[in-house]
Amino acid sequence: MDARGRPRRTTPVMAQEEKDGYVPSEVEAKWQRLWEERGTNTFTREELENAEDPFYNLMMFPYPSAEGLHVGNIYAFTGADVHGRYQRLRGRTVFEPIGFDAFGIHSENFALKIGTHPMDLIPSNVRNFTRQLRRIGGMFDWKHSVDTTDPSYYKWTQWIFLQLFDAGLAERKEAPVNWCPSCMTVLANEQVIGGACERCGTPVEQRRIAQWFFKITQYAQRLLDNLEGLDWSDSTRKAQANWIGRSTGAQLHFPVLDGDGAETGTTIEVYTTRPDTVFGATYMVLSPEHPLVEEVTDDGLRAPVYAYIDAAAKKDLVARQKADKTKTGVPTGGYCRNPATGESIPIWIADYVLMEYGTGAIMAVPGHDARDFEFAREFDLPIVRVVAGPDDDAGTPLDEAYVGPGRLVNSGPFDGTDVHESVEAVTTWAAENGWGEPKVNFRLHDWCISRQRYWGPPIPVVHCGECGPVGVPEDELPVILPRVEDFKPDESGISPLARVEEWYRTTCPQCGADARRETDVSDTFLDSGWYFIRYPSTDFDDRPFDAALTQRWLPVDTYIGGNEHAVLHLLYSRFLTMVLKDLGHLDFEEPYDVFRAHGLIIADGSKMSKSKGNVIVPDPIIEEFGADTFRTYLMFLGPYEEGGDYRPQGIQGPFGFLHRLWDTVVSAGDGSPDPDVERKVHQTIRQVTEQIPALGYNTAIAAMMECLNVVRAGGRDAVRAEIEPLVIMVSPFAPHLAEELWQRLGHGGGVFDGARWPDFDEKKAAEEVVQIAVQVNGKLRATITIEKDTAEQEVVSAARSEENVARHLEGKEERRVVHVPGRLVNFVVE
RNA sequence: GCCGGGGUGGUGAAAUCGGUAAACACAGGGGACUUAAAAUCCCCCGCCCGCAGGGCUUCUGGGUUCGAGUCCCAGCCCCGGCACCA
Repeated sequence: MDARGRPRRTTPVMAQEEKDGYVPSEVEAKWQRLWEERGTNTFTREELENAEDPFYNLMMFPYPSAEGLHVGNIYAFTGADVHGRYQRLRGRTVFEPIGFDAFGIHSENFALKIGTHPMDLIPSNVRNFTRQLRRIGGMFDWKHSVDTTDPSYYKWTQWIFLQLFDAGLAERKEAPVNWCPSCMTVLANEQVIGGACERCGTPVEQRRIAQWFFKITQYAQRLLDNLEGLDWSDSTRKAQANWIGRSTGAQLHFPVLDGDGAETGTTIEVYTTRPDTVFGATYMVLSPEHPLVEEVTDDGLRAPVYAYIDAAAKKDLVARQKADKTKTGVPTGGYCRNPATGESIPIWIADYVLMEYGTGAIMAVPGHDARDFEFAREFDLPIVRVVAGPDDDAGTPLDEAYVGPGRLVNSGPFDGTDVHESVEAVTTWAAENGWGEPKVNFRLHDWCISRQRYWGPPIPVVHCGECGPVGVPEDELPVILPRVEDFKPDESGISPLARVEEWYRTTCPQCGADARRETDVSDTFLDSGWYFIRYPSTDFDDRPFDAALTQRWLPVDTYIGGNEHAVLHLLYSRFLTMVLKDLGHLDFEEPYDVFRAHGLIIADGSKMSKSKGNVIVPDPIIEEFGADTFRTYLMFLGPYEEGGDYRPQGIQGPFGFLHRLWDTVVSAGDGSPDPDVERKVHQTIRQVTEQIPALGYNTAIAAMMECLNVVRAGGRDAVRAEIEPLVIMVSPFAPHLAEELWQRLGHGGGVFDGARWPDFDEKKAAEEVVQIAVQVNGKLRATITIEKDTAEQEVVSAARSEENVARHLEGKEERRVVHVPGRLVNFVVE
């Protein structure tokens, strides 16, 4: 006998015990096989079409790297899968697809590095990912998977390009772009992190190349406005709002002056958020790329001006965009008039002014802008105070830019007015006098989708000498990416496809003349910008998405993914959805009703990533403990939306929990439940039912552990009625184990087909007695156990008669007694 | 600099509305059962003084309150994102 009075596992019964013991690998293999045979997780087209109460559970599809999934990836998918399985147990028809985001520079670079071809590399990576994803027991609909590199998928990616092209939302223009000299490609602004390449960390340079852009800026206001109504993680919405970067201010016109101080007729346009400080604008700065540089530059100063511009153009964006470097610049010798003061002010050129934002020119107000102040100090330009703080007057000298509140000074008719209030007044005044108007500006730039690389969908355009760029007709899609052995990019900045003459030589679809295909491929964010619309419709190869299916399944009910895509992917997919709606292809404009960002798995103090060298491979862990234990452990680590520290030893907790659950269930008998145990079970149902949909997985698991401890307390044997609800509740976390136990409990259908989420009975969950804390002056002096709903008087007198309480009350004057029913009694004494 | 999220035992973490801080686990210690180990079970486990009991404790300092991890003010530190954006 062991300490609980149960027969010990002695050698003679070992063989039999072993047969009934929990062997995760067997259970998991069995149920994965059965799910597949029964089609438990997959839908037919008809099932999708007729689904009742559909729930679209989406997770961010992975990029199939050669290394395989790491623990961080598994964490993301498991958390989303738990959510989907829970919804299914609540009776929803849950569609949970998965796919592969397999195009892109990452794969291409890896293929180059190991000397293979992406077309060979990707299928083997996909096979490995598929194996791993099956192994963790996700409820994935493998019949509706997508692979962005499959022509049957990118045919429709190209179709989407053509929709934008035809609608005038795709535009080819020569533009300064971020050029990564290591990856030898153009990067979107969003892929430049702190001035360096997102992938390889190499400082990015500027180049001017003709590129395709999607005009996402036309949608900036709508993308911003809609954020308001989305049920998304707050941090994600804030990040998007920041990225869109709306600001309000004014556009002001500064007349250029000739050598005699007369207006030339040209004006320099500036954008400012602080038109109220216009009286303090003591000089003007143009960005080096500004079109008026030539016109305003004095003949005598052309040499230094051009030298400065050349240097700026060569400088990479890191050096250029470092805020903390010393300001550089050069005077043009030209002047313009400050329209507020009427004074003539010098025009300078400096690279701290960016051509990409606003008008590419600023009015410099050194008194009240830190950057202008620094520049003015550097070049000895006049600094005028136009805002006085509470302790200042008009003459108080400035030793740094003053950006605080105050009233205007040295500002003509506006002297004495509050700065903030005068923004509007000054703008109105400027408008009345014809030198300005209110203006809204966005930081968001148009989306550059061109990539001078090989591993992506060819942009479906033909360049014709007569007709210009012409879209490839829809019935000629897809434009197949040819297999090219030499796909290494070179310094030319031209796509490798431009070396494949037999591929790019074609005829113009419009006039039939000799023409040339576009040799750039598109950005992977275009592939991933619409995959969720494709999933339900993968049974159709004659349309990108079926209207009826889309109507039934979209928008996505819940999208769970990493916050690293808070800005790019989520913004682009919102944009594409809006465009498709405007073009009449969709009847909704926001793709994801609910978005939740999961946290990060931290190993050795930082996020798990290959570059940090702290990647943990899941396969051996699953081998040793089983997928169910691993899933449960990951979800138990910490709050799902905050992530957690990965500590290998911690897996022992969930491992023991699942084993004890198994033992309890297989030895459970019939009979009526113990009332105390039943109460705990109902309390647990209530708790878990609240916590799972709120992604409080860690506390839901803790509640179940606690419940099992009560069920087994003192070594008692459980009865089935006590333990069945626990089997269902644990099933989103440990689906294989739950299926097996469910079957052993004698149920015919599987948990995910037959079982329904348990209901809790408020009456059965109610406690009859409560513990009341007794405090004297807020300090705990005793705890009393008393029947629930006892009258206040009785509670207080019971509290007062506690020995330890009485001692603290003795000889003191009672001022007040605070009674919080069911919680505490606090005696406030002298 | 700006915008988010944080700071609680040796560790991961709990704590509805302001109401018994540390649930649930890991690690550690002790014990039972074992020839032994594994497994299992029981007990202890924030710090200090201890017989009872008491004092202290949720980054720091103030405040509000009968009562603050939770609310308010000021500051420090960590993580993530953005950043010469006018």
